[in-house]
Amino acid sequence: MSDGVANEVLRVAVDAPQHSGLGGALDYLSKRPLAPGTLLRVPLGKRELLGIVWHGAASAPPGQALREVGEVFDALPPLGPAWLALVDFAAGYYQRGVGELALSVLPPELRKLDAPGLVKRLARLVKKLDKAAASAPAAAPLAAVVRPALGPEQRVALQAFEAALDQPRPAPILLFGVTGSGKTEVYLHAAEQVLATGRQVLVLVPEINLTPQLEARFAERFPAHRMVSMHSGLTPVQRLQHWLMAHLGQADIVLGTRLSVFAPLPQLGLIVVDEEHDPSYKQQEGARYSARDLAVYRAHLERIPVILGSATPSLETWQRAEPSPQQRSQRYQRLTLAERVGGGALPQVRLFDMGVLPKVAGQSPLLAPMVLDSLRDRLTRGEQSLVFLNRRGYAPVLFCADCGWKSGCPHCSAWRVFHKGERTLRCHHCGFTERVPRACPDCGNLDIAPMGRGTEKLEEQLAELLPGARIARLDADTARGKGQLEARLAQVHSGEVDVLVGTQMVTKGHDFRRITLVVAVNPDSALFASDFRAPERLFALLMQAGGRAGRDADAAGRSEMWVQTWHPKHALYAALKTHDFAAFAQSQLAERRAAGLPPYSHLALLRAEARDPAVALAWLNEATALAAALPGAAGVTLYPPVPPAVGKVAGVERLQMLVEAASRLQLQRLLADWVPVLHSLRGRHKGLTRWAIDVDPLAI
DNA sequence: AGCACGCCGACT
DNA sequence: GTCGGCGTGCTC
Repeated sequence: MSDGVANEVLRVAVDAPQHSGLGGALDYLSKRPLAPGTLLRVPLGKRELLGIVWHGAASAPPGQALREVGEVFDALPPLGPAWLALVDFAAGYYQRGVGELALSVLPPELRKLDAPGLVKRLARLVKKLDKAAASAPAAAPLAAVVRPALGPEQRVALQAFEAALDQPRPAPILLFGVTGSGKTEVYLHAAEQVLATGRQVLVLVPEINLTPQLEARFAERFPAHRMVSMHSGLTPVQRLQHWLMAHLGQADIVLGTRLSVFAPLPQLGLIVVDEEHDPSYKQQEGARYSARDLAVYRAHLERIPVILGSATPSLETWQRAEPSPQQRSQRYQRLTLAERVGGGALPQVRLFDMGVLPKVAGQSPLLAPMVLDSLRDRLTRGEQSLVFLNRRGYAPVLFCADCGWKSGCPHCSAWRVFHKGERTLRCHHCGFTERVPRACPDCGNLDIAPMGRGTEKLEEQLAELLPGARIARLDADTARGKGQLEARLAQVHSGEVDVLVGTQMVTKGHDFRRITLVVAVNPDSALFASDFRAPERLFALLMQAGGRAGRDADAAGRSEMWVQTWHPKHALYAALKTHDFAAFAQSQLAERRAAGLPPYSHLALLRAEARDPAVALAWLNEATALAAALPGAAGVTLYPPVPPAVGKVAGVERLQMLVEAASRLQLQRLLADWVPVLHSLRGRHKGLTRWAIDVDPLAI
């Protein structure tokens, strides 16, 4: 067979960069037919790359001499048709090359292996699995697993899920449940049903930090099933092993961050997207995909249910779950969990109007007297408090009152933040750090002062205001080292901390039992941010922060959340006070509809970067002219280029332009014609560092 | 993106 | 003399 004639033409996806004009799969010759999804090595120029046999017809210009494929990784079953279809869709939708995307979601270690190497790895994996199976105690009897009884709402949700399982094409399910309402318990029961039929379950979580908790819950519930995690914190070899286990059907449960939406799962039966509103699901570089949206698409492809869980769903998801006569095919089924497990109540939300406080030396006090009293109450009762301020460092900027100098970053259009503890000025965008000057660098004035406050100062002032209290701070600065985050959280859990101060990091997912007070020190800035999604994020953040309090039913009655605000009448806070997400969503959606923003329109962002802003501008202007000439331009609006919130980062000027269409299809049509033209522009604009297209951008 | 080829300046 | 600077061009 080896001396046969290579006459089979194969399409192979390889990581040939898109701008090389080789965006699609490439054609090769093979002596034998190979199934789509087969991994192999192929020559490209002088290199040999990992490739995947793709589906579809040959694309090379006729008459082109085709090269022959190299080693075929026969030991590995081919990736399934649904996986190929998912990658095809994602590449098209987010305007990237199939090969580039396909290869970027495989474990990097795979590229380094040759066929015998892979065989060796597989043999080692099988040995390891056999050993684990032999040493494990005979599958724990199911009776030994504690399964808490479901509440009435959870039972209804589960019944709806079971009905969905019987559908030929189940609609996506929005599990809308307040914090502490037992969404996880519903995931577990749903997973149990699916696992019982021998199928696999994929669970997506927004962040690495949140995997251990959910992992523990699943491991405890399913001792007889094999679970693997997938996230960037794994070592390369672990990542390969877990990927192989998923692909070989050896792992029953895969739990991971956004990347795992591309895990090959031959027997996939259910996808769960926890905290579906979380912005972390959107990849922010390379192929800028939304793992949540792809999870929905994947479930549709595989005709399986997907559960999107959140206490504060994204407005896109919420809107699709609203009863409406139109767009039946897109509708989600909404299941609501309005009650907390164990009868716990949500904290009472109290707004404090900071406007009534007199200013001292031009500054408002950090904490309102009533808020301070609440903190002292908790201290005397031995309960814990969480104080949150979304700004790290000591002060966001240093200022000279004499000459007006401010601590700007020389490389970015941003201030350098004053970090008192380390005596530095540090730029949070490019990392540029200098020792704090003892005098104003412009005029020599010794009296340079911090303006505004961050968590570091908050911690310092709380220590003064609450003598004897044990205060801990949790933000990107204190959680930097390995294990630091875990160590601090453990301190809180064990009761060694009375007041936990931090950025939004403290609001996510951690199940603090003894917290009965949450304080949002200064959340107003998001109310008036230019980003149209800022209110949605703020609402989610505050709901989530409030959800940290009163998880212990005994203390739930006296748990409260204080919001210090200069705008106590704002509609967002009114909805927050009554924990009324539905009302908030309704008013936001009305605004979005009036303004023609998503989900009532579809957006893409074209970004350009150059050291000279004029270069980026010229490039975007030419891009605009090219788009206007395309047939797909009708009905699509191209807005003039503008700088993003932080225009210059690390010496590179950034500019972006918004592309808006009434329908997804219109937007996709234009992009499909436009992006190849943009690639062909390369070289014509000297000094353009890079450009990128972001479909469905999170922020504009 | 790699990795070539290609044509000009200071070094063992 | 050649080692190496990075401009430009190609890869099914």
